[in-house]
Amino acid sequence: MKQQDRATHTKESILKAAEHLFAVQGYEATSVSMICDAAGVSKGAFYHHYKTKQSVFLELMQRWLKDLDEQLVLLNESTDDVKDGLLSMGEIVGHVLDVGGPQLPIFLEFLSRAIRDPAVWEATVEPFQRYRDFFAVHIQRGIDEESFREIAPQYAARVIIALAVGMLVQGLLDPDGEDWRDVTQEALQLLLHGMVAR
Amino acid sequence: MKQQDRATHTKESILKAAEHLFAVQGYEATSVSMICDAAGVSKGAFYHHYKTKQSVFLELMQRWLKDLDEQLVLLNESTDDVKDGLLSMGEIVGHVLDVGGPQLPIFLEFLSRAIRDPAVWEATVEPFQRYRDFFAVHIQRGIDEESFREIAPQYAARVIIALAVGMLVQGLLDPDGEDWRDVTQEALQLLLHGMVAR
DNA sequence: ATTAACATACCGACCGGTCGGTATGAAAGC
DNA sequence: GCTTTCATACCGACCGGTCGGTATGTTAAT
Repeated sequence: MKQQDRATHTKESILKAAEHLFAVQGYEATSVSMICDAAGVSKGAFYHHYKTKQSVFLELMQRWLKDLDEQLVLLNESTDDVKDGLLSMGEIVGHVLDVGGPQLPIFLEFLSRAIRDPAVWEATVEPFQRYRDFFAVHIQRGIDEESFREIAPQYAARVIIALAVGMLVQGLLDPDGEDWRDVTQEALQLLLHGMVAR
Repeated sequence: MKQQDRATHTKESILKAAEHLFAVQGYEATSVSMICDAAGVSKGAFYHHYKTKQSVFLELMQRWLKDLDEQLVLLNESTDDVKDGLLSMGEIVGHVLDVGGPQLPIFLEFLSRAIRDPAVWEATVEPFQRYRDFFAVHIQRGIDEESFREIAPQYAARVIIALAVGMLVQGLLDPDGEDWRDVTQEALQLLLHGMVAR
């Protein structure tokens, strides 16, 4: 095998193993040795490709956020309708729940490290603000079109973000308790009902 | 000082120190020695009063949940109106944000340990279900009174919980970005608008 | 021959928890 | 009141083991 392919494969193994372990055990409770064992790779290989344990975590997070971004762009392009644009948040939550699956708890890990580690914080909050702006713009457009009541767009955007986060957390605590995609859609419908002009 | 008072004081010091450190550093990143140092207490004293580090965490969590419960009961007794009852969730979020203050990140710690530790999970989910039922009952009452549209009460209750959790998380990530009490109230108003009968 | 890609052996710091012993106040016998 | 007896509260050295990270050697593609 070519050298570069081998290297890529090794890095991928490390990332995969780290993602799984971070999710089921948490960042601090997961040791570098564990990651190496699970990835079938030596410690030398690990530290050859990654500077620190934290850098692996950061790369994992950036991938996760990148996937989120792509979903958002995709859904943004797929519709012009204001209401559908907002409902698309439900699809994103559904996507995260599906793709994340058993690795989903890593989302909590992202959060709890974001409030402690400035580097992680920056990487987390920036996309969050972008999502918020995305929805705020949509809502403002809805108000301009007079299909929405006069509500504060930035507030309403926060509400939608809160809904998504809250659904994710509940889905995390009780994965089989409900079809969280359904509940999220229902929630967005309810919100829309509250936002449309009478 | 009496023996028991001394003991109580020591336990309180440990809990206070542990709460602070768990919040700013996380559970795993906080060592027992750190807690002892911060509490001005020896390791012997620590293990005299608590069986393990985890048992301290559990007691902390139970206190937190107890406070939440009391808030809910208080607000439940203070009004008979269905709509006010739902808006009261905003007050609870506000209360948590106020009282929690700099210790608030421990909420994330509760969550991330709840999905990994069965003992913590049980202690967390049970109150969650109670809160959900609380709101579901309120909503059902609203439907019976015909002040609410025909919506699924258990779904709507999940929505309210999601909203609260999502607001807390956002408040955690960006404490000064917004008056989260305001945003939460606004969110609940929006939701109510979507729920009331036309 | 050079170098990227690994493996192995190893480091000092620190971990949660234990243990033998001491200080202190409460209860009991006188 | 005074002392003996005892349980509780507390101390800090210490344990085996693990941590993130490094230093050095080996293999194999270029």
